[in-house]
Amino acid sequence: MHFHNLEKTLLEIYNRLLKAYGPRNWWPARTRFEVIAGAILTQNVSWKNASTAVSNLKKSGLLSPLAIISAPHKQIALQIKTSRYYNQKTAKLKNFCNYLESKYNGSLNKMFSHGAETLRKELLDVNGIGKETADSILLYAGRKLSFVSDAYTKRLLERYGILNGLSSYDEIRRLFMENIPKDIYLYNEYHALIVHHCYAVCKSEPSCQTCLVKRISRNIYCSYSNNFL
DNA sequence: GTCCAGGGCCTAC
DNA sequence: GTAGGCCATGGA
Repeated sequence: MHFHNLEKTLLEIYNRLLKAYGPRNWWPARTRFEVIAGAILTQNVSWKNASTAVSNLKKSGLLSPLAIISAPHKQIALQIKTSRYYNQKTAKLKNFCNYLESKYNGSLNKMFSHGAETLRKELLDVNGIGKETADSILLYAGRKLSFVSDAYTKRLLERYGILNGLSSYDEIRRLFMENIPKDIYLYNEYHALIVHHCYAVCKSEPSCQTCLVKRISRNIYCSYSNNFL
């Protein structure tokens, strides 16, 4: 699915976002494990809520694979209450930690020694890690070439008329991976900038056309559709 | 009071 | 392979 000037358009959007907001320097975390825990905890909840949960885990000494495996469900759930769905997320954290311990003896170095696509399949087999979470782990914790897509990305591309019905997660991910340079920094900032634009800047109208049409139209020219959107 | 936030799983068709 | 229900906090 290669479009003629799609690469140009995607890079144009990126450059406009970067110029407007500057580098976002994701992921806001100190360690790789913290990135992974954060990626699970931020599922369908604001980063503010998720971030509080990560801090609580850290404060109570639970921010490590072994601690999460050995701690009782209720103890973890209590610390991550602000992340919403805290019972499910407790299980998800435990699932990942059990996978890491049993398969890699707890070593993230060993885990990340695999190629992106191979490791992606493995992560997707962990109950609680879906596509977006897997890609976030690969990119932001493992610094691997795996583009992170999400609902914001889809909406953004729809406004530009780029999707034309193709809309599954993997289709959108491939769209980027096949049409922009394979560069970790670019992948990192691009996704972060989309989230920042759609959430932080346009949060007053998160699901409306106005947000992504009006506001972007003042900042971003889309050379693909030959229009301001 | 309502709406939504950096999803994913399970089930039914 | 996809639509719908479920999970179940905090801020605007």
